[in-house]
Amino acid sequence: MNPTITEGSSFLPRAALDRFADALRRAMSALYPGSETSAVDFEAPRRPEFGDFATNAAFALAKRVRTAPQAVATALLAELRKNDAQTCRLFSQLEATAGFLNLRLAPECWHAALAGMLSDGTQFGSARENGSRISLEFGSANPTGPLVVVQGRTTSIGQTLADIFRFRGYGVFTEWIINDAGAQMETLARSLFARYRQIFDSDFPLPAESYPGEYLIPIAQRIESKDGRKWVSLAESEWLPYFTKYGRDGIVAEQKQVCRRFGVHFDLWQSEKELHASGKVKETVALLTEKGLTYEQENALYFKATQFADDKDRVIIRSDGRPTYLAQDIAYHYDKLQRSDRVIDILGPDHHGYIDRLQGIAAALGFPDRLDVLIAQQVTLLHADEVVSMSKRAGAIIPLDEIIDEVGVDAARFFFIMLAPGSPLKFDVDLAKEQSNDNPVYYVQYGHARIASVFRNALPDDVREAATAKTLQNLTHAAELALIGRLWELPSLLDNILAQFAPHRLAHYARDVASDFHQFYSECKILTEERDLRVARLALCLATRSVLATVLRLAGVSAPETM
RNA sequence: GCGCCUGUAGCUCAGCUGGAUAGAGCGCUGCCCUCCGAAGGCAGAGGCCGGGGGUUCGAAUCCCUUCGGGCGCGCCA
Repeated sequence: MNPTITEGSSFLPRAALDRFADALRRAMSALYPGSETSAVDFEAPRRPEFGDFATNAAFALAKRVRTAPQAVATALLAELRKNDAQTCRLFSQLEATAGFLNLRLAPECWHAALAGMLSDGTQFGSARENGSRISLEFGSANPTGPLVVVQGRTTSIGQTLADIFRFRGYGVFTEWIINDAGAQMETLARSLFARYRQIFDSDFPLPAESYPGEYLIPIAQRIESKDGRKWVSLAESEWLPYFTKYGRDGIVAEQKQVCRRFGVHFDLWQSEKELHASGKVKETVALLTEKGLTYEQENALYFKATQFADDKDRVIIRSDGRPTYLAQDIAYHYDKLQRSDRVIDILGPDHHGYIDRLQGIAAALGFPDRLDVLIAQQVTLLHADEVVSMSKRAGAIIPLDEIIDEVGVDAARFFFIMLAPGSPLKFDVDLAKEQSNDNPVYYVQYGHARIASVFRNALPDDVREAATAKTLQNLTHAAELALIGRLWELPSLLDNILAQFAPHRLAHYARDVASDFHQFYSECKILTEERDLRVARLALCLATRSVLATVLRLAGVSAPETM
């Protein structure tokens, strides 16, 4: 073996690629002076026989030097082989095909990568704290009814992003805003009062404007069992504050309960009403006025949103003096922007038109690049291949709680992040609750359970030794190297998910890891007679189990030992 | 009318900053358990990437246009 490449870290895939990039730039400089400044990027080739990585550096050059890409690629590779033979030994395959330079890492590099994963243990894929503070708001709902499917989606996406941010070293603060101000709260109170009266008089009508869902009945019953008929004959002005608060608190408590059950946690449940009471709304409005970003018209105060790419100016104080929802949101975002390096809002599909306004707010407050707004598209429920329609106004709602009852937390969390947030989601309830191989959740969990089973069958001494395996060079099978390569992707995948708000890639990656493992499992007998090979394969299982456990945890799904 | 999202295999969807013969799961047709968990593996059929233009060495991806689906355009929250 070549002495220059036996020194530990230069074996690692990243180091090998960096060395190749340097060597390639030297070759470019020698053959086509001046061209070495262009970046050398690596991508995953389309087909496995092309190797582990490919670079398209020759394409950009081809245009410059008016030569066919394939000829450029061939020339570069010949030059590189001539002058950088050491670097070439880090690769078991180096080819110029169709203009691409295709690379396959030497097995030693993958062994070094695996050794690194084993020493990282369950921390593999994490990153050190980077000091950056992120505020993540998601789920937020009106406290007028139970959480429904779309909140299942926004909370699943938000919680998974939050957990990945944290795993990658960010300081994360998650928040939920309770929209407990405004006329809707009186509607809630009147609806609740009607439900209360119905306990004594079943003919008592719901008000014209109401939340007709039956979810208010148990709350009304609690009032009745506490206070009896106390409120029946009182005037509205007497009971309204009580029923508002009782209804609001009862529903928020239920929403918190569902979140807890769903594995979703918020560091702050921010009440809109409190925001007003604290004076922050007034202060922020004053600040905007100081900056000359407001004007009065017909007794109302407008925010000059059009100066910040919104399509019209927006009222923040109504002509009767009451602040609008936007005024509250400006104050809330000002607060978040000041205490965070980045602010992310994950909103439902009915908030499209609100993005420009929020971005305008951030810019007006002096933080033009700190806010990201992510929209999760709508969710439709499928039952027996039929769309289940829902309407909150008609009272025909299916609470998130019921869906969790039916399919379980694991399947629900996985299904909700499985699609790109921008794609409308058809949630197939029957598929999600099916405990079969049709269900992608079980496929991944099965991979984890299968590994656990292997460890139950293995000799304890072997397992101990696997954690610091010295025999990794025995891993030479294509399925083994492919699996290591897949595991190795984890850190960069997580950063990619964060950079592009693409949590669905976590679900797809989980499936890919499981798939590569199952293939390895069926092609390579783990508990073989040869001890060194056996220990090396157990080491690979150890790393795979760790990655599956990490990915499932980040997705909010359990990683079972048996199923 | 304006704005945002969306249209890829029979179905549900991937396709990251434009890159090689467009991928996966389900479904369909075969095959593989004397062997660590078959909730698994292997192979096959199935696509003018909604239509039409353009940009360039190269487009599912970028631009324009057109058609279909969803959602927004309040002194509601």
